[in-house]
Amino acid sequence: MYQNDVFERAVRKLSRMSSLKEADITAIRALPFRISVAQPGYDIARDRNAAPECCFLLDGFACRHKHARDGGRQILSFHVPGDILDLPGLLFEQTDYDVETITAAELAWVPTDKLRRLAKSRPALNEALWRDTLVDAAIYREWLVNVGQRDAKTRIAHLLCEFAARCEAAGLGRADRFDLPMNQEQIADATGLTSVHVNRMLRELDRDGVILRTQRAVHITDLERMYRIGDFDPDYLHGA
Amino acid sequence: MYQNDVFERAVRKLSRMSSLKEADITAIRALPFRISVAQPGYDIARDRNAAPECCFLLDGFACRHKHARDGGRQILSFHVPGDILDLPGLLFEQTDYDVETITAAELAWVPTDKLRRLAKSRPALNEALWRDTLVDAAIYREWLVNVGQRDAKTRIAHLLCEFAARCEAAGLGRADRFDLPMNQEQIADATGLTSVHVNRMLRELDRDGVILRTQRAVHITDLERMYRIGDFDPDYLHGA
DNA sequence: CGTAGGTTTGACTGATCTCAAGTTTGGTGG
DNA sequence: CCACCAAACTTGAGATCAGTCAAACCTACG
Repeated sequence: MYQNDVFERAVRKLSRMSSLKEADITAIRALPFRISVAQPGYDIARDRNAAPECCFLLDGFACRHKHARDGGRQILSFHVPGDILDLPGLLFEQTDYDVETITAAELAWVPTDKLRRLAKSRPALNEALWRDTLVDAAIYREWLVNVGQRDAKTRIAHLLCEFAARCEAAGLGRADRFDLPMNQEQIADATGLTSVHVNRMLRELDRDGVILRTQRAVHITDLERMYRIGDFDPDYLHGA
Repeated sequence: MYQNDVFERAVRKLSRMSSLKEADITAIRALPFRISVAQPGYDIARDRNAAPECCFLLDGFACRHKHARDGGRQILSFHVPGDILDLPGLLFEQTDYDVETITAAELAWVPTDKLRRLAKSRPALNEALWRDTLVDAAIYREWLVNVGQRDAKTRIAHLLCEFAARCEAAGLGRADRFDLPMNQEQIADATGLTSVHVNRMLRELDRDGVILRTQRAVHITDLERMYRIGDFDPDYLHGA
């Protein structure tokens, strides 16, 4: 085993979506990094102002979000272990969104210029990272459709389907076998609804028999019907 | 002047946002292409199924859009001359959205593999194209905030501000000096509203004195106030 | 001069929000 | 082990923003 198996999940994700050579993988594993552990609700951006570092999510869950003037918060995406949380920072000085953990999480920080230089010298890695940002964009597009065109119940179902599909792709188990980590307010911020209304819709989904709510978590029980209710077709994820 | 000044606007946009060398620009101008002219409402994807080509918008306006199951259409972005309409196609076989002209338009089609090969051999161009897709993603993020968190009037104002800012950046004149080309239904599809409600909100913006409506077009008269009403801060455009 | 596409307006409906009061849960300190 | 607390979840009643339906009105264009 390598010392740097920290990057194993990220490598697995990039390899799944692009074709990396053995040398690319070795180079990623040789990247310098530091580890940190974060509590739920930890603001990741706060930690990277001084020394620009790029953040890999090793364990736990996180989200990107952004605020409107009136204070409303829009969650832009959820993230699972193996995701790189701030890739646009590779090419831009300033990011236009914030990143926050939604559970306890383990993070690896890599100096941005090191990663940038590696991407420049390794075309296959460059392409893999570019594809990663393109998949992010595809997810944003689908979320736009979700928030702009679907009713509350469909929106929430779609969100849960996507998250379950991505967890499964990340190797966290089968989509109908694990609890989803986000609370109702986070679901609300991601769908453009209020937590009160999310609560009512979850009750309906429960009554429909497609989810099971145990204390603070949601668990999908009938994935196939959930896909139908949520107007969900995983093609746009391109395997992410 | 070059024979291929077709790419002038695209080159200008890419140079504005990234640093291209003279050789990169020459290489772009040497790309093979064919020109076509499209009517308003022309479905661009229809034309590229057989021979995969990448589409540059030379003149006129276009939008990307995507449908939900119930038939609702979400416009994902508007495009101005100089924009490349389907860059994700450079790395993915399938696109997950459609592209349509919203006015009469002039298009240049470049064989995708030619452009792909050029990007691979020219790092600066590769980076410029990557940045272009990252700016697209930044715009999607802002639209998510717009549709998910802002009320109808603010949403519409924000949309108009962004479009005006991008037209100005593309060299089409000053933002408070030209008519916006989209109709009320297109504004509705872009903001997740109905055209009836868009109509009422435009009337209010008119009454507020920030826009002027002449027959079929909208014209911004008080840009500064419009920015405030629309909660608009152009930073996320990164100069696009 | 008729037609089609886009705009405008009014009356009514309804999905979602707001406000406000409980309830449950998990953690913490005594 | 229990008592307490904060955070999250639940529920109800009433308000509102935006949607629906339907009709009329432009205006460009053939």
